[in-house]
Amino acid sequence: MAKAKIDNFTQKEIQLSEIAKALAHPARVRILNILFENNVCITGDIVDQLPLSQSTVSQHLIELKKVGLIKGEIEGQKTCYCLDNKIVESTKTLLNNLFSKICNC
Amino acid sequence: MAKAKIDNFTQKEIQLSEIAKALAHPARVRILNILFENNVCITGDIVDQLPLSQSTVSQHLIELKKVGLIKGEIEGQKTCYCLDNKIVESTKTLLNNLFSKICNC
DNA sequence: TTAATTCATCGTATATTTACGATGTACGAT
DNA sequence: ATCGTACATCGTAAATATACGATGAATTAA
Repeated sequence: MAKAKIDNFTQKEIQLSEIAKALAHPARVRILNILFENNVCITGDIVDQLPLSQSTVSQHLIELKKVGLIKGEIEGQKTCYCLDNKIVESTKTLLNNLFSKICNC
Repeated sequence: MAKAKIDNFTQKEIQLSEIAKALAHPARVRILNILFENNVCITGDIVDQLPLSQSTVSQHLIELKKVGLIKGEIEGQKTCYCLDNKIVESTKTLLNNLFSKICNC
């Protein structure tokens, strides 16, 4: 069984692990960075900045969308991606909750 | 090919994605939380607080150790785990570098 | 010395992830 | 209506991750 025994974990643990999983690939880290810097990007521009095929990048975009970190909007034949600031903020909070516990150093 | 084409990404992208991967499972999130709260724990105590078998928990501990977030020290027949504050700090920095870019909201 | 404890590691089954080419779908241009 | 562009989705192969029981190694207890 490769599936985590999700039932036995708290919602917060699952939530954080899912966000982390979304960040757990350098391509997705780069995509987020691109969006942080550009605010909005069409798929093609993102593909151009990654060493991966169009279909693979598309998959990564979908994974980021699945956890809510980004959202895509179809505009004609293109798709515009941007960060979802609300989720980005709550992600920051989740991460801070975990890592701020050690501020005694 | 399931392996990321690691050569084509920057060291920072890879580093962040590896840390994120370490957080990408609720069991490992819980382990970190346990260590944040207890400072030091032997394996058995950690196993008791997780809904997984001893061998599986051991695997998760090793993964956390691999990225440096925790370190283990053998004491007699037990192993004491604790956070590695240096890596925890640099992780916080990495995450802040990514997420602080959006402070305009 | 023998037995029990503690924990890592091995072997293995299954699920998931990653990647790409090919195909499908929708829009815009001609 | 036809063609090109942009992008998602499908099919598929191979690598990784997850999980557990069984086993091994080291330490402590009897």
